[in-house]
Amino acid sequence: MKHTIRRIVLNAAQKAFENGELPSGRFPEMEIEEPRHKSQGDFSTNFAMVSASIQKMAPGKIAESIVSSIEKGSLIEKVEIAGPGFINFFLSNKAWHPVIDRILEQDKAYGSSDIGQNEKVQVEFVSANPTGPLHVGHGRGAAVGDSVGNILSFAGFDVQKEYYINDSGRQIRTLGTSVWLRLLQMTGKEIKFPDDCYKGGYIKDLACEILEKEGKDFVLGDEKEAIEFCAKFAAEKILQGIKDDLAGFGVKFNQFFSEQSLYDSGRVQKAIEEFTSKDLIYRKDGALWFKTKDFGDEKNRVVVRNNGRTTYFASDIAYHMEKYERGFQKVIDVWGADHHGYIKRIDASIVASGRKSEQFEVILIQLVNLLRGGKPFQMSTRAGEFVTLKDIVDEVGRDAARFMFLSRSYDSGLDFDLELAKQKNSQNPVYYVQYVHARITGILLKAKKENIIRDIDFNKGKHLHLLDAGEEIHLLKILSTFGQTVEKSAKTLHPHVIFTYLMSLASAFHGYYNKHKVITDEKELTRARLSLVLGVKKVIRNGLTLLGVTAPERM
RNA sequence: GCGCCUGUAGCUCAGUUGGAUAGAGCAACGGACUUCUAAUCCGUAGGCCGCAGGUUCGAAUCCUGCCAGGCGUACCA
Repeated sequence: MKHTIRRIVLNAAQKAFENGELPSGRFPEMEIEEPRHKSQGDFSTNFAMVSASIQKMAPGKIAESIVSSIEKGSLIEKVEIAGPGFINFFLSNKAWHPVIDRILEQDKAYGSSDIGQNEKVQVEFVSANPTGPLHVGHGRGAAVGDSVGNILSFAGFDVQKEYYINDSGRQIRTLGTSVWLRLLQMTGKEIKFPDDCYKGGYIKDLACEILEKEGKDFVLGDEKEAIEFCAKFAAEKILQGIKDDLAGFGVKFNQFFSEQSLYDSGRVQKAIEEFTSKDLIYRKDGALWFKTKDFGDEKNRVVVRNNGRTTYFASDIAYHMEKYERGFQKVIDVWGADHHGYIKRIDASIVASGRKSEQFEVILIQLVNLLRGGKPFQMSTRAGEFVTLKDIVDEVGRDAARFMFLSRSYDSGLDFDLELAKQKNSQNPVYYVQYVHARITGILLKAKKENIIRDIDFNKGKHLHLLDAGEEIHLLKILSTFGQTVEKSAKTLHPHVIFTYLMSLASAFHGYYNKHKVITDEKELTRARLSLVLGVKKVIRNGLTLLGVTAPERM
């Protein structure tokens, strides 16, 4: 619709130039926007204002000549000049009707686009260390990453979702030690459990499992080997648990990528050699340093410590190089906000390896504050016990949890109230939107039962011109903007834009529902309204799908 | 000290690559179920858009400087 308006304005400007009303044939970029107030029309352009300096005319005068040159088609009811030179377009009702046919025809594809041009994009998210179960923060990251992936793919990108497993290094060794020590305690040894070991109850469970499987003699074996065994066993077990929790949360990855594999294949070593030969890595105080400062970082960073061990930064460099080698034009990492200091150095390594900074983007997720009934929900990190993602999904349900995580911009901290997320009323936005889908399903079932329509998925909306109530036109307008909403969400990488859209569509529908009956004695009007609500149903479903939330037939 | 994020109604937050008169939910108050699901709707009230400058036809939005809060500033992960 916006494109149509733009074309009309440009045609009018060209015509005005040709008959001498405008001195210049140069037309600058204009905005076509949807004004807040109805009195300002359906669309508005600032063309006259941005042309003032080129035409050397007052905006009002330019607007006048444009308006007089506009070819009035059947879509436009009237055109007005207002304020400092806005040209306002008022569309006739029938301009909005075709959107219904488009929705019914495109169905699950309605709202999709090809702005991504099939560009290969990777979204890496969660990537929690396999040293413990996923917690609330991971949940927000999972919801955002998964949803961003869905949205990008709907917008025409070729998306791959990946989870990076930190299965090498100190944390895994610590994990092994933690399990080993618990195991020793279970066999009666008096041991002071160190502070820097993992204390969660799941460690004891794992120790128990090993004891059961391997028998008591296990503790008599070589300690180093035993700890390694514990580490491997625990990491695999925990990772499987993480995968299960993610599946329960409706998140599916295309690939799990192992950090250890970067060492095994020599990719890390290769990266270090490459940058050393480019003089970007140097030795100082017995350690190897990467010159990230040359690329905008505050200081240079260590890749190999003076004890010979690599830092996580080393494998992260190799990992990101490897990503681009796999053909991704763009790489998006979803991180917790506490890692933001890490962005510059990764970006530096990417630029150093010859990629553009624009090919790398980090989505920083701000903290989640867990509440219960408005009160902060204390979790004792001291004891290593915390509220897991699974706890939350079990308590409030997957849909409510995902919707809550995506309800706000990830740039802001999020208050997640468990009681509120459980409530089945207007306080809880997920039901507000899902209820629309269920209500419409009810209407369609009734229509089918009463033989008004034979098949719920009838193809063509008929008699659409009968849709002329204010609430109906309002709904049609919202339906017609779904595509641009998805585009905006894809461009800004912000899923909550979809959330906000769904809330306003749901609100418009509930208002309509309460004022008008869909199934009436007038057969043709009923058919028209049925196709309208079927359109709403499909758009609600498409939007919810992007957020990973189900669209129930009944509630 | 430096870096990132945030500051909009009593609370939680939206606010379209700068647009005209600032938006929603909750909470408060008053209404609407013999109906296709009241998990809903309608109405009322509520604002120095943190503060101060700047950029221009025009600023909640962009720039600068302050103020407040969160997070980060390791040869940790």
